[in-house]
Amino acid sequence: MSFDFYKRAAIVCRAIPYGKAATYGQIALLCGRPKNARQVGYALNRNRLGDAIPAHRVVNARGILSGAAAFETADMQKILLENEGVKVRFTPDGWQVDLKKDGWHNTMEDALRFLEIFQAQDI
DNA sequence: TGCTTGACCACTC
DNA sequence: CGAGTGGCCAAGC
Repeated sequence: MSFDFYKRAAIVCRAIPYGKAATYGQIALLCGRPKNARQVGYALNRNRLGDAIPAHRVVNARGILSGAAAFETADMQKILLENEGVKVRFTPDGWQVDLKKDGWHNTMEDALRFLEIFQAQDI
């Protein structure tokens, strides 16, 4: 049995529904490593997960857009989210989405389903 | 090997 | 509540 955090993270990120936002910690949890939130950010920053990753749907635990330089322009992430119908508002800390409304709310079944997929693919 | 860094997070006053 | 603090863990030098 092996464990490839990046492959797992790529699968989870691609599963974030259109029009929803997920948090770094949430992705780490679904990957089976609850404490690896920082690594999720690291992976996205270096584009380590491959192509076709909806990185704009990933925000921090408070719903703040990291706005990191992986996007071509500073407000690219905000624009992509708004195009999907997600409301983004300005706060002193930065652009923020309402996780209560537009957050990706997982069930325990979701988590278990991902773990099955990882086990089946030995990643 | 050891030390620094980072698109993070939870807890405590 | 808000700021401060400490924990976390892989990468890269």
